[in-house]
Amino acid sequence: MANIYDVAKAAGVSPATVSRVLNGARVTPDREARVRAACAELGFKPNRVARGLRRQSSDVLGLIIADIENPFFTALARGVEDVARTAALSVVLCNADDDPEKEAAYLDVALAEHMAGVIISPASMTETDVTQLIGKGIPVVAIDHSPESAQVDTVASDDERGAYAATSHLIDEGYRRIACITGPRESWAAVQRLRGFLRAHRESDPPRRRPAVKYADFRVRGGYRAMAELLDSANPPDAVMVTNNLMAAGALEAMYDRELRPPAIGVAAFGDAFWSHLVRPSLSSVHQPAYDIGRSAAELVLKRRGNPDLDPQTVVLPTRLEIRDSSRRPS
Amino acid sequence: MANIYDVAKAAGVSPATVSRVLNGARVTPDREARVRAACAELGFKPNRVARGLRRQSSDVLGLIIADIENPFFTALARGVEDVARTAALSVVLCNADDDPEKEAAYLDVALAEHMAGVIISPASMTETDVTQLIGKGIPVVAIDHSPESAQVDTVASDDERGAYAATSHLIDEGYRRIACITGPRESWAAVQRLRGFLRAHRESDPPRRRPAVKYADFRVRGGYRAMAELLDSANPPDAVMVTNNLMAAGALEAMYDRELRPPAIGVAAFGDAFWSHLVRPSLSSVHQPAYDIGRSAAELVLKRRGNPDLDPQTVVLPTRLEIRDSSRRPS
DNA sequence: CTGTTAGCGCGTTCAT
DNA sequence: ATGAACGCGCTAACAG
Repeated sequence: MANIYDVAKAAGVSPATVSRVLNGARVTPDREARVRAACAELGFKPNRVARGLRRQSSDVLGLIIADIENPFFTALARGVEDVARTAALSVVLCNADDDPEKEAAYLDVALAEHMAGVIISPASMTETDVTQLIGKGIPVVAIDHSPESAQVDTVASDDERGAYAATSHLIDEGYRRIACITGPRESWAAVQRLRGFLRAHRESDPPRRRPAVKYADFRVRGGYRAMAELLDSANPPDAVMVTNNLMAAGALEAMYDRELRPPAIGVAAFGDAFWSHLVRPSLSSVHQPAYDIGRSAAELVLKRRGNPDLDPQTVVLPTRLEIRDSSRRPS
Repeated sequence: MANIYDVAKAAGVSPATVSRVLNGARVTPDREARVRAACAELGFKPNRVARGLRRQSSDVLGLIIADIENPFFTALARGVEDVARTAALSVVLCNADDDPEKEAAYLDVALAEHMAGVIISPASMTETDVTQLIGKGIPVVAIDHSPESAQVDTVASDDERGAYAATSHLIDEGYRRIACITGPRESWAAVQRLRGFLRAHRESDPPRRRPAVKYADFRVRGGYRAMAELLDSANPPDAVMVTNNLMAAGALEAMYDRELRPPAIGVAAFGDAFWSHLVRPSLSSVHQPAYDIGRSAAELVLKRRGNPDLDPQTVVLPTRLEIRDSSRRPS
């Protein structure tokens, strides 16, 4: 492939002038035309690696997510992309798979490639280390919660309140033994949603104590297993609050396998699922603005790219309880 | 961040020796130990951009997909990742969003970064241009079908037969006016599945003619609209074969909105959905080995990386009809 | 406004 | 087995 010297020669100018044309610096119209003609002639495309080496920056935005099969993250990715495009940034997705090791590998890539910014849903509060990125001036935005290694811009949904609302709703419907199936202990989101669940119990009238809690993995299989254990236990729940939509699918499956269906056992889930009103009965859930979270995160990257040492800020987006049939107790 | 000269100085050797240690060339054990110590001491990580510039290659594998919200592609991505990891390659996902322009932008990135390989689900048979990648010796593997611009390794599922099987099954169940909701005309997969649908009609006994065909966009909303139009038409179908799972969700929704439910109107879909046995009645579908398609594609990249000018090969993986309740006509 | 020059950090000759 | 020197392709600094 042609390089910048070939173009310079063909256009009868210096390489610096070609570079200026490429980067929009001021050049005489005449020379500019000759350069552009030569570029087209030779099919020249600037080499991004060389440019990156020289400029110590690139125009790709890294998005490191915990689970590519989780619709929350894919919706979020669309939000990121739509904003990134307005700034001519490409977005590359990296699937860390909830594995701090894989995550570290991708953080290395981001660092080494001097990415324009990194949006990350930390696999772990404690292990995720973004200090090197920060040190290099690469904007980092966290989803849900800033890792402990450094205070960074954060975008989250109001998980605690959402979970509180869903649980209170189950309580209001008259369910008495409400269990919670939540995500990994390392996940901030899982912890927040569990907190909302517990607060709803404490603040109910009369206060309720010691609801059953199962920790799972935010995936379909994990939700299935957790629900199966609950249902097969000595004192099974009469309702369940599941802290994400994939686990909710698994939980429903476990119920179906035992010929149980909501709302005999009440079910409310956290997060959106396009199939929530296809199942019968339809699934009550807490809407979570995944797309907007992505947009906000990308906007924060862009903002910080302009002025590097702004104070880290946190954006919290509201959730909304959507009551459908799986949580309406028949009277 | 420390560079190779800093390490060399700290270890009392030349930068070349450091480079050799990093790349596994033969070095005296004594010197090697000093270099490794210095690396650890300084927290040195080789700069991938500089390395890429010099080596004209990188260790990231690009995966360019048509729609990140489509579970088929996310399952495929996991297959790619699992194989790539065995060769110490990182995988970055790029969402072309069915847009040839975005796709071209990502192909440019892949080219410029000298990616180790590119796996692409072409947005268009005609517009997708991979010749530059090929020219640079970058292995390219296509999903579903090779773009016209160059003959490359291809991995696909046996879509035509899968669609044939699903349609024949509907015919056998006694449905008489079976419609097809398929994807964009530019999509090879959509075309193949439609072909299988049509062949099943031709080869039925007696042969059937002129079944209704709707072209949509492989997304939930598109499936909804297509089904709504079919149902509201003068001569609505009594069954429908939907060529992917997202559109199937939309189609079911359109039916529910009209108080219609399978199997009064039979439904069979192409592709897997973890919610297929959560909906009532459960959804019959053609299993498509998305994960294995990803694995095969990644394996082809690795194979071609070894020996560049192998003849392009095509791998076709079988599909399998899974009959559930949405297509079993009540007698 | 333009051209010359140096260097981003590494891998790789070519000598030794 | 090792080190010195060069160049991958580009852009920033300087001089004109």
